[in-house]
Amino acid sequence: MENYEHHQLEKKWQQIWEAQGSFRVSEDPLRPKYYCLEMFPYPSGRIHMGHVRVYAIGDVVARFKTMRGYAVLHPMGWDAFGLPAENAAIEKGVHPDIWTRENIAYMRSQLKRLGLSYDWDREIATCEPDYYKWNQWLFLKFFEKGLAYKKRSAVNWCPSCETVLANEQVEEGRCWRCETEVVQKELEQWFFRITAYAEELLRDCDRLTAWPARVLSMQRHWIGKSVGVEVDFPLAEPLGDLAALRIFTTRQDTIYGATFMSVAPESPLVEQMIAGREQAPSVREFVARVSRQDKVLRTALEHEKEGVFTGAYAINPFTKERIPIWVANFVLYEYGTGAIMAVPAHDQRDFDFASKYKIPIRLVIQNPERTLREDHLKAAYEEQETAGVLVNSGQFSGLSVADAKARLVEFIKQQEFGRPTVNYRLRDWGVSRQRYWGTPIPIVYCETCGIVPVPLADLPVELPKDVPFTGNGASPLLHDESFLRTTCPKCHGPARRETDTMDTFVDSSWYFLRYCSPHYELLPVERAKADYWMPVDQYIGGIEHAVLHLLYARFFIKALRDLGLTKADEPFTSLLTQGMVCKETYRCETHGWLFPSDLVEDEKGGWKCKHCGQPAERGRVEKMSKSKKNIVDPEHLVNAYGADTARIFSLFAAPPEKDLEWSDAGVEGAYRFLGRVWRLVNGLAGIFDEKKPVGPSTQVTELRRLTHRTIKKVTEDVDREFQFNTAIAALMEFVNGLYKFEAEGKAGTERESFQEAIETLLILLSPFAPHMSEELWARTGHDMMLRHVAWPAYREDMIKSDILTIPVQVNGKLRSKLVVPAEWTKAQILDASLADEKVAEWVRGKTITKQIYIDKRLVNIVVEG
RNA sequence: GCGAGAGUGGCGGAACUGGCAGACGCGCGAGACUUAGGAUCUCGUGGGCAACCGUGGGGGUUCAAGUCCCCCCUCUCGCACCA
Repeated sequence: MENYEHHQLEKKWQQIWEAQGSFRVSEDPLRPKYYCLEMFPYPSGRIHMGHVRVYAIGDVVARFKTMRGYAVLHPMGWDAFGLPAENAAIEKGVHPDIWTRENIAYMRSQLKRLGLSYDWDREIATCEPDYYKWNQWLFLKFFEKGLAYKKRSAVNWCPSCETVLANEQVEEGRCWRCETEVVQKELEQWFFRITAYAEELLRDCDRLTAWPARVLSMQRHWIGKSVGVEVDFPLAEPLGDLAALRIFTTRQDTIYGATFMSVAPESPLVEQMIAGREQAPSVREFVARVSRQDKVLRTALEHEKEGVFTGAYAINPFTKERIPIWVANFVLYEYGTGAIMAVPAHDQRDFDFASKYKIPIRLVIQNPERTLREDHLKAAYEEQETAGVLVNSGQFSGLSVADAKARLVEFIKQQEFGRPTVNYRLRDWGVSRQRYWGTPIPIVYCETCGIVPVPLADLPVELPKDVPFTGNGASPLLHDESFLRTTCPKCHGPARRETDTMDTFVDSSWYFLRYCSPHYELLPVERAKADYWMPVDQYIGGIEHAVLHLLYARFFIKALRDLGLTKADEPFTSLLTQGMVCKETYRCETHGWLFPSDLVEDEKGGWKCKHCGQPAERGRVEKMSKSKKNIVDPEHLVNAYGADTARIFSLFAAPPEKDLEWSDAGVEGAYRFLGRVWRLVNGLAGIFDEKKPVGPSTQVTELRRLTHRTIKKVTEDVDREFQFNTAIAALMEFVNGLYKFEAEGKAGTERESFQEAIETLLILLSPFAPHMSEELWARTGHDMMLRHVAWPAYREDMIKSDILTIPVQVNGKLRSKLVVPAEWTKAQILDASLADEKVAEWVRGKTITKQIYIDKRLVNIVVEG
């Protein structure tokens, strides 16, 4: 028998698939559609194990759905703009365009070597003018509708990437990409008004029932809706046009307990309030000191609460008391109105602040036990759920917190003290990037006309290629006169182009729509095609995009729907967030992280550092990364074992949503399994020389039962929950069973059933290990490509067994197993149970109090004494 | 602190609505075939001599609990002064 030459065999089938255009797809009115999409990669240079995993998952789904009769859209493309290309240009002197294209070419060939079933005719790269042209088109439409606007504000600035970052792109105060600490900078920037969709984005989370709860919870939290009121506290002495201090609160029920006000240091109100007062110098000093502090540190919960009195007073509209206005470091300028009423008795932050500055604390909510004493409070009483009752609150005293909240909203409205308000944590999305390798923002600045959008007909605004990359900071676009200088589309006078480019998350916010009609020239998407394919039925990608890409894409689809480009209002019906690929790490005290090749075995079977001989400490199992030196290059894996093994390994080792720990032994196991399939089928190929199965025989045998049970198990595991690991386990059991039956000579005595079994095995295996399946399929005399073979249906009558094995328990403990004919009644089975020797032993001399019988599954005899 | 998720053999992991805990794979042990095998095949493999004990710990519900309820512990992830 020939050996399993994966190299040659995989190459052969990849060529055949390519030559035949096997994976091309078009709209088909006769079949249901299925859009299967994996997040497209950034063309960094080479694929890594994470790519292998996510694309193997997607490929199983796509191939499975195709064989189940769906028209499956399964495209691939490149998220091709971004900073690494620019850094490569600076470091290696290669133009980002060339660097990116070379990477794409190489990675495309790597993906093809994995045997992924993509319709490559639909390939897109976001750095192509015929893609980013539509980014610009969409930007202009957004601009027209007021969804894109420019404003000056404090923004997150990454000093290392030398660009602005959106709020979503800052993680623990650091840049999501390079982990450099982010600083605040005051800049004029373009924003997308994602907040216009805050309510819909939040509400529709409820409709995304096929998304992981974790992702939805993160999105809900990020949007952060809070319902409350804005209340105007009149100033005791009006200051120019400033007559009142407006605050936002969700705790209007505590308003009688407000004993001071706090304003954010950044607020322009501060200057207005202190002008000409003796407090002015100390307030200015405080504001300056706070604004110099690191924002992350300053906004950490543990950070000490500090503030300074402004000298101004406001009037509490309810109590008519004069209460002092402070500036406090913990008040956020960006949230609400940038000012709060402070209720020390019922807010811990205010409590800490009031205690520090000896501001009165007034109790206005009494706990159900009535044990709170205003002069002995050790902490704020913040409880809202229990039956607390209002006290010291005028006409509202005696009400529960919930009742008081509702009544106060009404009263505030009626008295025109303020208005009900909803606030969101979500901020508008800053999309300007001070970088070269991105989509130019299609705006010109004219001395006479101001901000002027580039006319749609003039798109694309092409990124100039011939620019120098000096690495001295600013974007090369700033110095490219031929790009910069233009004429105003309105007045034809001299004008200057916007030099900022768009956040690359704009590119990925709608690429799934472009795949529906990738070559369409009139609009970003061809409406009919988008209506056919959208929404994406199954989206697969990493959890790291839970609030980045996944939120932006949801916003985009809603905005595009409102532009009439699609009827979908959610982009992804079902979402699978696959886990990371991890591997153990090793460290040496002197040399830091160690590659496996830096390790030598010591006398005791442990590891030591090759360079210094010190013991190498086995670190934690961590996500594969270059810096931790625990990466495995998929190319080596594919060279040594083949794509089918790489796929089987990454699908079998863990369920898709969990982290997968790399294991050399696991790869060997996957390879061994494929070897078993190879030898089994090749050894039996002869049984196909004689006539094909004449059709489903009615005979039920152990062999046929195994075949049909396997169909059921694999189908359900793949279709229902994406449990590829257990699906593969079922295939392994199937193969083990076939070896056993073969050894019993059934290939001869039950030839037709064996043919059915082998054919079933190859069909079921084909989404997981397509190359080997296709090869063996051809070797067993089949002409049609597996892809066009219908996925088998199992037959219920084949699964049923005519004998049952019933476990028998005595007092809940397994004592015996009964093998009985399937048609036996409950009474017969119970009689047989009691007659069973082993059971009798446990029952003897005792009284039977109960006999539990679960149909066809279990007997439990309960005894006493 | 708030929110989400997880804890099962030596390891990765199975177990549908409560019903045989540990499928499948790795590892390990024994054997077969071999000049040889790190190839392949077969058998065994939670612990314990046993009664029994075993799904992070402690209670509970039930004929029956990995699964349901209460309390606690640990870990991972996300958000973190949002008024």
